Amino acid sequence: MENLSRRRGRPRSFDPDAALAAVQRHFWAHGFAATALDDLATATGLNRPNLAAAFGDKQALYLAAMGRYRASLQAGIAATLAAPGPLATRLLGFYAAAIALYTADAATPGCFIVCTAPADAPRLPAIRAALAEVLAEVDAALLACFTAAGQADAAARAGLAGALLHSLAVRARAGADAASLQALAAVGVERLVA
Amino acid sequence: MENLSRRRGRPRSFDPDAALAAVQRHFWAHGFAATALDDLATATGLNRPNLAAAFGDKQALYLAAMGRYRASLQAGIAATLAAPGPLATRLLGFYAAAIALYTADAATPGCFIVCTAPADAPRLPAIRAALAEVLAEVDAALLACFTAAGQADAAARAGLAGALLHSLAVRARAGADAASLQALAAVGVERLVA
DNA sequence: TGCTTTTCGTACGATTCCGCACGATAGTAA
DNA sequence: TTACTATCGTGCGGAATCGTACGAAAAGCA
Repeated sequence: MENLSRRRGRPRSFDPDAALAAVQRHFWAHGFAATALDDLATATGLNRPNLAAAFGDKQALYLAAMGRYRASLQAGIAATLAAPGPLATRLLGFYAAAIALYTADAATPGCFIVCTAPADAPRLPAIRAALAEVLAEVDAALLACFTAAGQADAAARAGLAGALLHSLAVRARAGADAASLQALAAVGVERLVA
Repeated sequence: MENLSRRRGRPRSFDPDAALAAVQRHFWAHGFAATALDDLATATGLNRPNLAAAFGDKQALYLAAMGRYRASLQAGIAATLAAPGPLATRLLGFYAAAIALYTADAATPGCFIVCTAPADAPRLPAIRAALAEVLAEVDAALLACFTAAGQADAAARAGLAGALLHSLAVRARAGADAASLQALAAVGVERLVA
């Protein structure tokens, strides 16, 4: 907790968050099991023992990248779902932001969590638990959104709104373009708020 | 094409479809990248060179298992969506069958394709193309279902119905029980046919 | 009874991956 | 200046993975 006072010993020669961003990008593109620690070392610019000393083993590295993605997800939720305006507008803004994220970089299509965590979820309980937490988190945010808007069957609508997000993630991963995803989101919102 | 006349040479000592079923189960549980050919060899009971001679390399093995899953998927579609009865009943039967498949074995939760193919889709174009084909196939079956039922906005409803299926697959992978998935499917169908 | 064809199973070499040990380096504290 | 601490980077040994070559086995064909 003494980040201000310079710590003893040799200081870090790299930015931990920048390194974690490179780790996240590589996991996002290649998944968990297909990435070797050597890949992460070259992606971050530092070497393997250093990477292990800073973050831990591969699973800890993945969970840290997942936490980073999760923070940006919460920021996106706060900027769209929690913004003022009518419910349909907020939902459309939320899905538009997600689609932009899913199609921005051709190397990392779709959602980092929805598209990479399920593959290793049965084998690694920590990843499965983190996946379940994120899904519940998004559901809770959507539930709060529908509840605050005074919608009937808020829980059911929130579940379907989350389902639409999951599908956008998978479809983007399969190569769907932003326009078709946007069209799907539009009709989905139209039916969700009816 | 001469399956009836016994082929020359030494006959196979294993059932190819049974071996492929074991391969499918292992890929389903562990994903593509996390499975080694040794794992598939022990799972099928035969050894690596034999496995490679029969099916090819790991990617060919995965695509073959995906084709097998796809065939059962089409059979499930034919048995539920194409069955007689009102639209809501058929949709509920379709989702009930999917949920049963997703939660039957604790070792293989969720959908084999939706939960394992996206992780390696950006890296392996063949897997990505196969994933896109399956998604389009399900969308087409749902579209035909809504169109034949005379529903307005059939394309939009079909897209949302596919989205619900994708979400059920991911949620099951995260550990959701059959009852909660069934509840989500029920409210989803209610809103899809409205 | 040989000859051909296809499959089976063991074995080997090459590559990749991972954990860890070791000394070197760059700071702080006395 | 000297001691201490934490990071950096190279390097090594073991394990795992993959492809393939080679002989043995089991069938059909002449």
